[in-house]
Amino acid sequence: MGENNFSEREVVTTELTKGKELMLRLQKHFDPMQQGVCRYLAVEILSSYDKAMSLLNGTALSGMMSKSKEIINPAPSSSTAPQLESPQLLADSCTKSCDRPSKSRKRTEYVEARPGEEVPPKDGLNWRKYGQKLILGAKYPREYFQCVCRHCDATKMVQHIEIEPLSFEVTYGGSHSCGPENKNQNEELLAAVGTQVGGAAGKLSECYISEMVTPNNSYKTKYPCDSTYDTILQLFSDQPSYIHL
DNA sequence: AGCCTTTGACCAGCG
DNA sequence: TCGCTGGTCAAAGGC
Repeated sequence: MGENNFSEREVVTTELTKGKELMLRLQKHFDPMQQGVCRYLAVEILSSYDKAMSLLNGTALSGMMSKSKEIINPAPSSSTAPQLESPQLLADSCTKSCDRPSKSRKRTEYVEARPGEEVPPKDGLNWRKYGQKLILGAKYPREYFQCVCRHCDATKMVQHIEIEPLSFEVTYGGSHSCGPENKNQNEELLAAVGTQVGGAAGKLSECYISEMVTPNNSYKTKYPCDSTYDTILQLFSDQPSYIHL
């Protein structure tokens, strides 16, 4: 699997580089007055590409797992970023509120369904649904899951985000005593890379495509970054074990 | 038979 | 103290 991994790694790196170049080209065409959202997303995507390439090149692996939340929910360093009512920001605020020191530490992530699917991507663990509740003001019910291991107190909540139909807020609680976390560190890493690249690129694609819709709602074209992003995610989803750190 | 999902009930926290 | 809300429990039914 070694040589195969190496070639796939090259493909991913090439695709990321290509995507970054496309983003830079795209950024030049933004109208700063009307495309603030796209500008902000472009910055996010470029940052994600940089981090993803650093990960693949092994230059930023140290501490990656502890920083995954920071990557997914970037610090508000970009004061020029528009105040979006986006799920990412919602998740960020929730993460902060859930980060208070407590016995039941919770971790909130923002994930997107894969193209053509309407369910959150698998996270490599086995969960059993134990409840569902319609939360006040929410269009979709919140689902509650427990780890299938009886002695394990790990739980997760999945909330379908109303304003982003393909997005989900996933809150993990408790801890795995059945030991699957170490086993799935590679998958978590891949999920972190895939989430940051795919999430930002997906949102930008949606935003940009909506700008290109003709009056009769037919698409004029498909922006090239879409295919790059699809290629990367396909590599991640088809062979999630291609990276061994 | 065993596991999973669904769903109403129950309970605890909070204002 | 009371009512509201979110989280969990547990029975029932399906696969």
